[in-house]
Amino acid sequence: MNIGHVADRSGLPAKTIRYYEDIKLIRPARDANGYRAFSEADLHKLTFLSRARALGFSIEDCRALLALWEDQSRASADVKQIAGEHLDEIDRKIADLKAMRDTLAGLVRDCAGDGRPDCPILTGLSKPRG
Amino acid sequence: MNIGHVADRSGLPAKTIRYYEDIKLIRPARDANGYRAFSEADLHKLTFLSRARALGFSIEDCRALLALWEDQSRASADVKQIAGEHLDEIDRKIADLKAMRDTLAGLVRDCAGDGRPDCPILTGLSKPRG
DNA sequence: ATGGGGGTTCCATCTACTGGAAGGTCAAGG
DNA sequence: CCTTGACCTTCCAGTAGATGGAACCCCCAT
Repeated sequence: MNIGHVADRSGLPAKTIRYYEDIKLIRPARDANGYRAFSEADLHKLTFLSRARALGFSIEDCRALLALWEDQSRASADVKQIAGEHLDEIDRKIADLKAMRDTLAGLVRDCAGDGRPDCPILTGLSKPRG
Repeated sequence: MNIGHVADRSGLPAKTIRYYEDIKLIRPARDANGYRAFSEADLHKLTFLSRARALGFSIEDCRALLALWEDQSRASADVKQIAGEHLDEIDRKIADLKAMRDTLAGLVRDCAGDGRPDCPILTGLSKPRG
């Protein structure tokens, strides 16, 4: 399989796939003409990367997960731990964003949004330690 | 005021303040010895930047908001529009993270998390278009 | 042979900082 | 007067995770 094909099938742009090879997440073989020759296993990994990245796992998380994936003797507990930590992190991010959202929504709500220059958004944002 | 002082008062690291000068968000005066001399207005702007960044506004959003702030004749509607767009973006991010969270939570829940190698997290992530 | 749609490499750019080296300035203490 | 240490300065490099573009190669159909 050439890069365009695995790009379509994995959902990752070709550029990104080359980048993933560059940082050694994948090591596709090469044809005689220099083209990358992707195996089914490569495609699986790329699909995995596409989904894991979409779920917010960092590249280094993905590297660890791929290593576990390739390790026949790994324990599912190891995988569950990484995923669990990431889940906690997502929960923290959601909580942070919600707090952000509420603060901002309050400012927007209080702003007249008309032609006058007074704006609680700007004054609210410049208050120290609000 | 020297940079350390405004750093303490605005909550931004000195490094970040120098960076903000570099990208022309602020233009502090200079003392004879070359030290940056911050005015109260500079401090207000930095405090604004600190809070706006914490609320997830991009640097370019901040630049636009600062320009509006300095513009005596701006309409609050202009400010409200920027803030409103950002609010929508935050809502989208929260929704994305929640979807992520639910998918990941499902995988984590289904994983035995013991010494056996079977792990629904890994198999789940490698399924195409799941 | 030529045109188009692949593929290849390498280098630059993006966001928003952060770290570190090398050195100038200033106030206090001996 | 000298040193110490906290502060300040500039500049250069690096981070994550790609992405854009230039310049070039390869292969197939017309």
